[in-house]
Amino acid sequence: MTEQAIPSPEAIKAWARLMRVSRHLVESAEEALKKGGLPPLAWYDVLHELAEAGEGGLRPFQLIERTLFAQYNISRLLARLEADGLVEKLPVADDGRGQTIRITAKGRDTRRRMWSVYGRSIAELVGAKLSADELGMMSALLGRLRHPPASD
Amino acid sequence: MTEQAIPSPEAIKAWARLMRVSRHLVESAEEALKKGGLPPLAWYDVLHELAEAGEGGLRPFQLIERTLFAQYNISRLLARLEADGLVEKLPVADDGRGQTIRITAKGRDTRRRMWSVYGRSIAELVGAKLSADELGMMSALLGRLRHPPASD
DNA sequence: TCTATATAGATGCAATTGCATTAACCTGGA
DNA sequence: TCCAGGTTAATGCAATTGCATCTATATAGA
Repeated sequence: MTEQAIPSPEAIKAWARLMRVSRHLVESAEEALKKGGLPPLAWYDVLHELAEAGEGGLRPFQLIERTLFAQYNISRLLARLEADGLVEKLPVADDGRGQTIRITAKGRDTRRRMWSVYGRSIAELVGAKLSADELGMMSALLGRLRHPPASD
Repeated sequence: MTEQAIPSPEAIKAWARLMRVSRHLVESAEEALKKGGLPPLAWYDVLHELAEAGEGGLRPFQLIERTLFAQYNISRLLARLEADGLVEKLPVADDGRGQTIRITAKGRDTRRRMWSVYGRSIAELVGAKLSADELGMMSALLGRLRHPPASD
């Protein structure tokens, strides 16, 4: 468990599983959304953050911090969301460079409809496979892999 | 733990962690490779499978099964690998449509150099964070999330 | 005040991905 | 033998991503 240049067989196996399973789960969820005629997961992530932020909205750089998307990615994603009327861009009083992104009613509705599909995927793909205790164990173990062993 | 349309809080948390952590880990590993002037992870996956397959090589559709890449993705990835001289495409005796992909000496060398960086990432990002027992537990839990609760 | 540097966000361009379709070949049954 | 349907792999085109850069504004210090 000390710093090694060569990973242990256990580490390799855990890594490989993590890679495969996470890719598979993402694909499954993405597929379910597509089949429901809904936007991709990335949109959900952003709409979710904005919905939680409420009327105050969020600055793009805050979304970057929260979602792990690259700056240019957020910039373009927001442009698409705005084009679809799911978010609106407001000028910021004390910073002429910036903007505040706020979710619209349509955006909230879209998020809700996405959740009805996405949530079901989570329930089926994960909730139905492990007990609450096992899920807790899993979360705890994954939590130890975060870079800044941060919050949440 | 039964089939639910609405996921439990435990399921949601485990899912969220899995998404965030796996994305973070992939990015870290990808970044390490890039910093080492090496090709992306996807190339490693394919080179690894081909190296394991040995002289007999693999058909593209076998790579698809093993790696979870989409068909068109493999097709183009192999074209790039071939252009770089890392693999070679051989006609198949009893199937005129197909080809066998075989890793070249240069391909093996590239794979080795990638592993020296990738393996270190795995050791640091995962191996150094959890004990062997914890890694085993993690693998076991992840294993239960695979769609066909298949092998390895 | 003026300048240098930092930060927020957008964008041109190349590479990659996704989707749908296509071309080539195989297989089984009439 | 011939044809219908399936399988293997490639590809045209649109959308997205990645990279580097750019514009605009803010901030700190001379």
